[in-house]
Amino acid sequence: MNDGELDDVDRNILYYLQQDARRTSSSEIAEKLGLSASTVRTRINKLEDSGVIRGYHLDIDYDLAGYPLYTKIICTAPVSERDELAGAALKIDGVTAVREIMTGERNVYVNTIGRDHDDLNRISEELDALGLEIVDEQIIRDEYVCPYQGFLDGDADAE
Amino acid sequence: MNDGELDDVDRNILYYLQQDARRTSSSEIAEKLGLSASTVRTRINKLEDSGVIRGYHLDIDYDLAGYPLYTKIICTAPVSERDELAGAALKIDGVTAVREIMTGERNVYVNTIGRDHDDLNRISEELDALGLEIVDEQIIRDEYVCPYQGFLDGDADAE
DNA sequence: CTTGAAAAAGCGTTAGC
DNA sequence: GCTAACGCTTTTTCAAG
Repeated sequence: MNDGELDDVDRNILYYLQQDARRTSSSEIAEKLGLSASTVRTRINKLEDSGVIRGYHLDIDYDLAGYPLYTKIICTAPVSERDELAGAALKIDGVTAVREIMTGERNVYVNTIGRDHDDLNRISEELDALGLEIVDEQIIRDEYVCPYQGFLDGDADAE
Repeated sequence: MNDGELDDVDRNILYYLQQDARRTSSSEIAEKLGLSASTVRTRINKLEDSGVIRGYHLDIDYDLAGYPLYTKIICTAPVSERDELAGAALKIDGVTAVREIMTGERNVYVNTIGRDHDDLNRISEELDALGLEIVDEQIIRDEYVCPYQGFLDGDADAE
């Protein structure tokens, strides 16, 4: 699909988009990198087409949004069914992310949001009904998602 | 800051922005909800100001981007230092997310990306140096981040 | 919350270095 | 691969109802 290698310009573009993917325009990035807007636009399109950029999403404060209960449910799935079960879990209302772990008993992590304990109980039941054995359930106190990745540091071509 | 309650219009806006936060314009959402573009823009501004929308971020395929090693490092921190240590961990190159758990021994989860094992080793060492005791380290096989949350289902005002 | 205008900024394409 | 310029489309901002 592409040569698979990102150069400094690509990394810088990812860096700036990571900061504010909605309001940062191509021309704005171009100005900061000392390139033309066309170039940046072409690069972004390539990053999207090649699949490096999978999408642009919201970072929501679920607490303020009315879903104050944020948990991580740790499950066990047979390796043979792990992929399938993980996919099914993602479709449950209130599930925000699913991660599959390579090895071990705790091999599926499910992140959830809820308005109250009824929501959480329902999610637990649905996971159980799917065949995911719940090993542990933890209430998340706080979550920091990094809008900045060091590897994508932005000063290669930058002034 | 606000009354804290989101109505159906707000939830619909969040839903549509969640799909494609960069390319979905206010007018596009307005059309789908049968409202004017101005109204939608005002709502979005309010959601940003009130903090419900914390930001707009990229969903990057780190594998394609050249960082094929994706891990979850589970740590223990004394409750009194947990906040501080979690904040410090977020600044390490390669750390993409940090989650604080309310209770238990495994109370800080650190997600990381890396090009090779040297990156991972360095991150582990830096976490250790901070004072975070590493309890477990797991290689993530696959991650699904949900671009759609059931609670934010979009058909209240929609046609 | 809506409308409607002007102003501004975006994008894709083209041609050329 | 980058730049620059064209034209087109879209968004934004502002006023007013």
